Amino acid sequence: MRKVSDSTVRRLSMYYRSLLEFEKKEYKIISSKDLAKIERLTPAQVRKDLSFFGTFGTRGLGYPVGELKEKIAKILGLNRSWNVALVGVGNVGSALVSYKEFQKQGFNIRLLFDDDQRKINKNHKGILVSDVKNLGKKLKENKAEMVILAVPAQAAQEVADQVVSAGVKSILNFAPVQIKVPNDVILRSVNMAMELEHLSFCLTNKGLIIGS
Amino acid sequence: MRKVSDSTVRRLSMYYRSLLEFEKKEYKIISSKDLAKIERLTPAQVRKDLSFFGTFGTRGLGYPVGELKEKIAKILGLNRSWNVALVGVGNVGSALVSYKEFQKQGFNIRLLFDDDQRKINKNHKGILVSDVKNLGKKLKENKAEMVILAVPAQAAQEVADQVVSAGVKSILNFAPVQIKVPNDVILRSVNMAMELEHLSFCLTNKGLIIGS
DNA sequence: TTATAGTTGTGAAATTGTTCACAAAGTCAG
DNA sequence: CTGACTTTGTGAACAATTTCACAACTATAA
Repeated sequence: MRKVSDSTVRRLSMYYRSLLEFEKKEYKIISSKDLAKIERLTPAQVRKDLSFFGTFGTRGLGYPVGELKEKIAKILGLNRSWNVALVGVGNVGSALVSYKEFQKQGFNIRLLFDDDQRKINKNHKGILVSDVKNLGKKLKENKAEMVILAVPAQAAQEVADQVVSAGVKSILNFAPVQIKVPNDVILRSVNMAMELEHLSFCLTNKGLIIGS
Repeated sequence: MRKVSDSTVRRLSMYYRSLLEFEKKEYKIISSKDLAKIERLTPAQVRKDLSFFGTFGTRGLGYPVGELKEKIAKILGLNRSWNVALVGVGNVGSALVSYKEFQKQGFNIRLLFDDDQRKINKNHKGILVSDVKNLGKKLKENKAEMVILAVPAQAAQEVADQVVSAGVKSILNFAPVQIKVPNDVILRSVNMAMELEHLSFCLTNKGLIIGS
């Protein structure tokens, strides 16, 4: 398999979501054109993306909705459940625990950690909050596969280091800071301020972008 | 000005954050090499990004920290404050209202909307929650410049349409759905499930990526 | 003043990602 | 079965982005 670009993976997620919709509407077959229109892409892009992983369609007809959905689920690793831990039960962390979309896709947040004594050993939305001091031990015991970091910026690197030491190979970071992990650990970051900054950049430089 | 890529804008945000740190540590001068190391980029990339907007450095020396920070702030539109409205005071919306990073960068959330009678006309973290029925009117009255959508997927497009009608030109969407807006409206989306899916993709396909 | 070391700014080259264009393969009506 | 039509899968062309490589410039030490 060739190297797959980040953009391709992101688009696969989009296709997956669209296919769920089409399935709900009882569509049986869908063309790359239809799929492209929804996502505002070109049909060629859709076909190219899918062709990285195999041939799923029928020439002259299109792609079978249910089957393609299953295939993409398998590619994305959504045909199973994942054992997820979350560190930092603050505003963001709390919102993520309740985020329905995660459960739906098989991302089960079963472990919560915080350093605030008022939260530790209490239930939070049905899950016991553990002391972050026991992070490494509990991650191993419970075989956590992914960790979501929702801690303040200044704590992020330290917590990440502990997560890495515990052998967890993937981290989703919500702290607005660049953290460092070894090459074999997958790290993705969501920085919400950065997104607003992008808006403010576009508003500020409107017209300049295209103009000479 | 040539077309600036999304990646460049994202990196400018990163540079800005790094520069704040360097300023705090009282660095006066910084080289593209230093900046690159922090962000795990190449020095050439840093210089190229900056050169889109002018020449900020001194050959043989580097970039003046404070001055470069100010210049980037201006480019990103962070040298002013923005009037932001948020629709959907649920888990995610609530977290965003409390998100300190936004205030710091001048993104002031001053208007909240919801459709839940139990929330309407109540204070939420110091801000009155308005009925989403009055969305358009209030956005205009208060000259909102950006709107954050933190509503359920099925409501997102309808709310977005109202926002567009009210003349707001930029939207940050947190609903896990692709929404459509006219070309002159800037839309960015944050899909948290998509990020976890990316992790699960990488874990699932580990080894396959590089292997033939 | 001159030599040395360091760093920017930027065309050119290399790489990566997207779109085009069309053969191959299928559908479907008659 | 045939012919008109549709859509996939993919190599090749094209476009965008990143990296390279080096001239131009600055600081500093002798």
